[in-house]
Amino acid sequence: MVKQAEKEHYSNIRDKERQREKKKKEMNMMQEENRKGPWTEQEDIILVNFVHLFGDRRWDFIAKVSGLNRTGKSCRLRWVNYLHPGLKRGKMTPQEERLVTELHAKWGNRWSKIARKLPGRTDNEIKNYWRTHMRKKAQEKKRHVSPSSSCSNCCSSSMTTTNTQDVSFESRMSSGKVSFYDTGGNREMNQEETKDGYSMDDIWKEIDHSAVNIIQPVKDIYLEQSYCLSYPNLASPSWESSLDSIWKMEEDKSKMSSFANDQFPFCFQHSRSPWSSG
DNA sequence: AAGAGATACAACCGCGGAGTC
DNA sequence: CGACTCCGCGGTTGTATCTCT
Repeated sequence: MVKQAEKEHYSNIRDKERQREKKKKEMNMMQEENRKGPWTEQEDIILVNFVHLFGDRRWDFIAKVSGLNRTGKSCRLRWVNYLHPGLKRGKMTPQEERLVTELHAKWGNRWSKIARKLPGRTDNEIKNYWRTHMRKKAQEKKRHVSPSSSCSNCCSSSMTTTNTQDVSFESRMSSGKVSFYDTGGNREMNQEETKDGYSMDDIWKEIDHSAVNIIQPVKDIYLEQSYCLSYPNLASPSWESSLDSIWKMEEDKSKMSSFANDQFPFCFQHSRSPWSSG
């Protein structure tokens, strides 16, 4: 009872906040429309330079002083998912795929957490990968589950509960209550997850199970040590060893002026820059 | 060669948590 | 302690590119 009231209280506060934010947004829109959509080469250069100057923390500040006319959020996203040095690009390696499968079974859709175990990969990348990966698997599964299929055999050992789950999954999917790739996962609370008698993860585990069985399971040591070697944490990157002391406005100002003097030296050498040839 | 469908990737949005005032 | 602000996360959407027919 008390909890209910508390809940309502907080949701009221939230609503008010949202309204305020909306208003603020509208005001901003009236003043100057924030840019949206794909980033240009020029914008990238500017952003990288400003991140180099001020670190990858105060995104609102960076967004303002850079004159990019983007939101802090947008700047952060661009940096984290695209401009951050050390980002790997290209196809996931089999090891990475296996790791993602393993970790997803363990943690569910905790993409940023999973990303931390995959150096050079971002949560967004993994999320996208999983999305397409799972879509494929779901389709394959559908094919196998066709009436004539004998799948019930092949998965019998771990399928004890999944028949009903599959049904409810379908219904939830169709009712729009859950996105098709929301597996729920174990996160860190398996027990809680099954409270309502349903775990999306179970279903996908079925799918993953076969794959994991074919390929050797990844050992935790492998996860915890070997995979966390040299790359910075991309999911929540902190610029070098966090430049906390730099956060003083005075210093910012002096940086700003020296930066302005240099007028974009274009010292930016990002090996993975999409616009650098090769 | 052209169109359709599938896939991959980039980016935005809304929400909740955490820090600060 | 409450209000405010910013950041990060997960979900979703839009679009460019690839593949198949």
